[in-house]
Amino acid sequence: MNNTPVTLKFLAEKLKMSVSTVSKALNNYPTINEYTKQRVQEMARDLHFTPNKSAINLKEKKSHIIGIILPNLLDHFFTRSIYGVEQFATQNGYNVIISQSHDDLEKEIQSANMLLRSRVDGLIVAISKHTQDFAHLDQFENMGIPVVYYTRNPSFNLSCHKVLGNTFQGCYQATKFLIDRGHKKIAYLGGPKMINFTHDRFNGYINALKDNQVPFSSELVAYTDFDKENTISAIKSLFANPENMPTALVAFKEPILFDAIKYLRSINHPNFNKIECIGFGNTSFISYLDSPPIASIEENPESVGENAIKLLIQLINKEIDIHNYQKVMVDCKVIVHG
Amino acid sequence: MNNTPVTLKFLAEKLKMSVSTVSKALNNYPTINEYTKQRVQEMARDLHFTPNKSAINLKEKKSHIIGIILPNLLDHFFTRSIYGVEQFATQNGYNVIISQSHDDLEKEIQSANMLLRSRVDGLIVAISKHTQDFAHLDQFENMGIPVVYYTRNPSFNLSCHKVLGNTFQGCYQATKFLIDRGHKKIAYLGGPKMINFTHDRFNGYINALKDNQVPFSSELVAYTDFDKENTISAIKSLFANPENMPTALVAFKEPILFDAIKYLRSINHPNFNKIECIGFGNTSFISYLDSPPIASIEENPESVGENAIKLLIQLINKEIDIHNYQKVMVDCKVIVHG
DNA sequence: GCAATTATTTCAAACGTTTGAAATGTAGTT
DNA sequence: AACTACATTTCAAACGTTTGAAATAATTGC
Repeated sequence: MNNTPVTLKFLAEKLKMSVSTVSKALNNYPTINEYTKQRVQEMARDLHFTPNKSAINLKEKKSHIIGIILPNLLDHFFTRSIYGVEQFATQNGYNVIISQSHDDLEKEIQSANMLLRSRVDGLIVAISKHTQDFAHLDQFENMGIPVVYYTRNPSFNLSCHKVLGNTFQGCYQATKFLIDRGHKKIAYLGGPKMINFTHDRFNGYINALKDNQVPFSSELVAYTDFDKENTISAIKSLFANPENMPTALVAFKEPILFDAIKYLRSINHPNFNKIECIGFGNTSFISYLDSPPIASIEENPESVGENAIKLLIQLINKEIDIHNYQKVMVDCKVIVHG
Repeated sequence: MNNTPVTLKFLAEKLKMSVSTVSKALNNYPTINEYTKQRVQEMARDLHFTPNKSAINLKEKKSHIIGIILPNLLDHFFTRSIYGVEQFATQNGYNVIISQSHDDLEKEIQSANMLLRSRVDGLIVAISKHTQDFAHLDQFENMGIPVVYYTRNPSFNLSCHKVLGNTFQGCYQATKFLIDRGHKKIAYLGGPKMINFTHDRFNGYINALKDNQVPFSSELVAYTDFDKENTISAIKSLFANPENMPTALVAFKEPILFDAIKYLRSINHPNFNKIECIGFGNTSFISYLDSPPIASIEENPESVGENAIKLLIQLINKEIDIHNYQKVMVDCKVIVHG
């Protein structure tokens, strides 16, 4: 129950020296006498002096806070990406405030305003599904605070910094992987067409086919959103033609893939154990499935996060000009299970 | 590209009035003339004035930040609990800084020190597996900053505020649920004995048996940690005696249960589809399993988080004395699937 | 028309740091 | 002894806000 908070002034009084000497001693200024430094540091330790960040922030015009806005924390992609951000942020003396938009534009705007008031030194953001207008995010750049968009980003907007998973390359690799295992009939189960990288993934698939002389068949392509019913009807259409039966499947995202596998299993599809599946995600849960996918497309979220924070810190330090818009792509990797 | 930041002083100069008038106008002081208020607020809006939180914090001796330390964000229990915290914190004007310890004591200490420097107004913490010494957390209370321990907590330490899942009640209900479905041979697969609530859960199990006149058999109890091999050997021991074959299973946590189910399925256990399972967790993933558990013990993490933040805010506001240690229990609920 | 109110605005200090400039102290040189 | 040259410490302003007290302006009553 220290009633008087332990401040520099308090230490100074105890030690009968000036506040600035104490400050400089603690910050290891070369002009301060060694013995003085020792005395100060010892006293600071004994009295559990903890510098007041608000005061420092005010003086330095820096909050040492990085804001992150993302849709939610239930998707392991995002929580894993946070890990990458946190690591590097902490190393560089930044704290991280995470704010979930729950894919709600109104909440995203609130989060943005809150982080603006907190005078974050930089912002990393994965926009909500419904973000069309960027005024709430543009505020930051207008105040000179750099913003890095990651994963989800305004595809039409070129004037922003982006760090993205290389979803084209991931889907290409996955398709190539299946081709190399001898598959000729590879189905593609795509995601919602509104999501900006849906198209990139499809291109990865189709380019892999083309580059390896595997004929493309539009019967083997279907789209779904995250709704189970939709996924099932998409799957039905993929496996509709007995003349053109897929032996492998590339899926937009693992939960969708799991629904697909489950359905195929439930109908006792004749070739079920010949079908090899692969999807974006690499969920830790895979080991609990009875019929796991043969491989996963690992999106390396930690690396996406790390690239985002690295870019952001360069922008904060003005090593890169805030208007010299950067685009970083993080490659995916096919992980074979079992 | 505003070179001069928009501060109260800046507004004051523009409006040719004093800084304090501007401040009071923005804070809607009754002594300020209505017309003046209008002018100030308009100007503030037009120039996108955003109050500097560091300055306010310094003045008010409050950071408006709540710190959370938890083991990791990959466990949905924790991410869901954050949701509960965030909601109520935001409503009360607090930001939340989340820090992961990754179950590493060293990281936990670092996080604690970082949050202390940030002068959080309160701390919510789920301690790491290895936390025995609490010096780094006691610092907060010594500075008058309230700490609420949640979920994971120092069981031997009575002198702290706690919010816990009522894990006894949850396990009791689950066992009761299985008894009500006619089971007489209910196996119990417990978790690591070091974890403080392992014992409570076992007690819930055993009390439910006793209260319903179901005989207890020590053959039907085994323990495992989160290691798959251990789980399998535990399961083997539970199903070892043909004379005493379980028809139902209560498991400490869902991932453990999933391993168990998978194993039983893989060995084609004769009674496999008669065995009814239930575990703590209620993972959204359950729908993807081919042989899902019949029910889950929902721990209501959002509610745990909400209770923690509510208690913390009462402590911050001194509605409850910091030394009047509180213990809040949050009930579990059995959720039947399908 | 002047004091007495009341309404409104401004002053000034404070919150806890940092930091360049100024002041003081201590040797070393001549 | 006087001077220079360092070494070390202190001064004082600043960061952007809040807030009680003091000052000023406007209104009322007589």
